[in-house]
Amino acid sequence: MTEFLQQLNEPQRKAVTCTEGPVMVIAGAGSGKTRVLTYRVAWLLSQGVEPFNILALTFTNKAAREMKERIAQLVGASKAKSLWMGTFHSIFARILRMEADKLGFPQNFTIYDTTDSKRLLKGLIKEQELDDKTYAPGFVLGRISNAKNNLISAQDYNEDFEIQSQDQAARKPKLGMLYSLYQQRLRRASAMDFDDLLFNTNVLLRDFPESLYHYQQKFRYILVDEYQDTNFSQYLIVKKLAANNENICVVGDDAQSIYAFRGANIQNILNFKRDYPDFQIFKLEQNYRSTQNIVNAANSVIAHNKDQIFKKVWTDNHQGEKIHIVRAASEAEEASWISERIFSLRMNQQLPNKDFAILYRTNAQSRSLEEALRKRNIPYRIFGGQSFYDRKEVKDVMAYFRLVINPNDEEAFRRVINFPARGIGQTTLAKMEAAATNAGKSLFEVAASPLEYGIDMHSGVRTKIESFLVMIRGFAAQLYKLDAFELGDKIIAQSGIRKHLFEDETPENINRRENVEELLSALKDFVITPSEETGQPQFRALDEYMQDVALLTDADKKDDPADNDKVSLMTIHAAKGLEFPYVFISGVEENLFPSLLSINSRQELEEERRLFYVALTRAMQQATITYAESRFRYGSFNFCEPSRFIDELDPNFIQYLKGGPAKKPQQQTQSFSESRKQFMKAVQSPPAASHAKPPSGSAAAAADDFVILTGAQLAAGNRVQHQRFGMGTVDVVEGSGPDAKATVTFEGFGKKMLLLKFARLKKIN
DNA sequence: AAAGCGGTACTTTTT
DNA sequence: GTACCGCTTT
Repeated sequence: MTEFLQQLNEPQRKAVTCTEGPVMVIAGAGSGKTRVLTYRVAWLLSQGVEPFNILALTFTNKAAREMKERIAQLVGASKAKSLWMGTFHSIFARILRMEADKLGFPQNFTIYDTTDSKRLLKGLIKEQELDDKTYAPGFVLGRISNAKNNLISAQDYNEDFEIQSQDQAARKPKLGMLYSLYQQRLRRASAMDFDDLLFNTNVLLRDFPESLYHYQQKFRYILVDEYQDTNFSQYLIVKKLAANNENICVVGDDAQSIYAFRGANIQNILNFKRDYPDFQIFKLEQNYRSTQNIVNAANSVIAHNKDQIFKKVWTDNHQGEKIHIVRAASEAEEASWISERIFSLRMNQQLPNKDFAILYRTNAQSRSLEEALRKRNIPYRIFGGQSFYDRKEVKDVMAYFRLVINPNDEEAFRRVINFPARGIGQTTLAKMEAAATNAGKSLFEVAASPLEYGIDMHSGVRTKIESFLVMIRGFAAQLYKLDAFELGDKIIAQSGIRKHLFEDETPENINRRENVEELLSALKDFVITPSEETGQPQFRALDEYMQDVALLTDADKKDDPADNDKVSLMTIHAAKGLEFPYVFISGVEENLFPSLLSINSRQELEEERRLFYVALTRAMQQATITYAESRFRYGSFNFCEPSRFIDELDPNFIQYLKGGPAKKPQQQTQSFSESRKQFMKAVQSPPAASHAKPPSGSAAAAADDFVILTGAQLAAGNRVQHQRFGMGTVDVVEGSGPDAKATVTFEGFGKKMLLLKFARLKKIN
């Protein structure tokens, strides 16, 4: 039973068997972290700890599922199934459903996803007649999210002098009011957003000592994976739950912290040391995953970060090949080079497709890669991107489900009241919303008795609303009479969605139909899955299915094991925790990776660097870095330069495979970023001619003459010079500010449309 | 009230 | 390139 301990090295074994008291494991990339976590759980079980006394919190659903599977292999499926293992959000959503009445929520509360939250905020901003640029919904939501993650309630927010003066200074004094209104509306809709799941768990543990005591007793052993990615709210939940037994084990790697943008707080590692002064720390520094070249190259990059916990990741593995660096002229060339390379490696070495992964910074980059792979008939699978659950048709169907389960769910109501079109338009909806806000009731209640709430509308409209409500109530009455699949199918039929999707045969519509059918087959799957406890088939209702579907992402859909020999395409964020023999990191260009939005602060830049570190350390055999000198972005063509991260790699571990090192001296990268910064600061005024450092070489001297011009500085007929295209004449200047474009006819290159915020031109007088 | 049009703004990463 | 807004027309 415990012979698996033999497979561990010394620090790993200690991290597994030191079960009592606080433990921190600092686990370098590829150091067997997952193995330690799974073995630790298995070890606890072998020591007689009951599975339902173990709480293991992971960062993604996928990580939880995989860990559960591995534990099941060690200790058997029945034990593994009773473990409390999942993401913070899913575990505490489950607990909040059980305890909902304490917090004044119904047990069937809805979980709003980011789209719902933004829509709600957008409505509020409009209602309050605020400018939706000063108060961009995404920004406001970010602000609220940040507050919640730091356990600042709407009331706290409005009463905090410092926050208020900060908002005043930013000329956004209404943020606090929006926060309050947003919370009111969530409550009216019986809904929680993602951050509320954690916030309200904290409220539960703070205000209900008997609940706190209950869960402290229940969760005798607590494990937290990816500790560096937890935020303050999560930290505090863990701290409270562990307060009694202090059998807490956190595992993390500061070098792989890539979620600070979402409130993750490396500070939590320091908090841990403060909270549990007698903690034990184990450092896993031996990398079993990658070659020496990969480990060393990754170390050389991360060394540029100032914020670090000291550790020395090393490996016994063979040296391997150097990191390959490839320059391509365009993103299309980059993509075809990668797919050619995969094709030949696969052929020459008889490798399966699944040995390859292509990583990128942003989802938008997947398109050209997909095209290139398709062209060569290389099967691939995209992880992430637009989630299945984010598709419009899927959301529409799920909005019906949500409304049936929770009639107060306002975002769902809004979505489907007139979909498929049934003659209830904006005017009517606006009347109902005004009345609902006045009366403090949900839309559904107001719609049910319009006269009572003083809404005047035509009798025809009233009849339509009435029959919509009758339909929804009818579905609701069958929630526990029909199983999830039967009811789902009935809803799709009776709501008119199915008819709507069969109205025409456009490819999009066919695709939508397939997606809806896929949702139905997921429901079918759900109802035929036997009970975990008894193994017997059981009745499963739609609300049970919907419970945590809001917390699922595409990555959580189980894949078909018979059909998974595919090249993986995903963002680096999505690749965290995974490994592949051959990894291609594409689009390693300045302003893309690191992202343009991050280059102004050291903290953000360091996060990008950690991201690059994560990307490199996914590779077992070989990592290849590619960049393109030009790329389509925002629908227009622009030029790119290799990322600073390439320069930061120790030259001993890299090799230029195609194209050779960048021709331009590094100096120029800097002057470009400088001028860009200048540009961002003052869009209207041209950058000062003398801001750049004195050029060191003649190439740089020439390059410095090319500057970013504003639309106002150019007019039709002007002669300009471009570094690559040479001399040309401006045909027309369109747009203004950051969108200004110029069409220029170059001698020898023809007509080019240039986005002025990217193009560097020299104006010839 | 619905559908069709043109203009605009937005594009980082995820539970 | 695309999603979404607000306008216009039917």
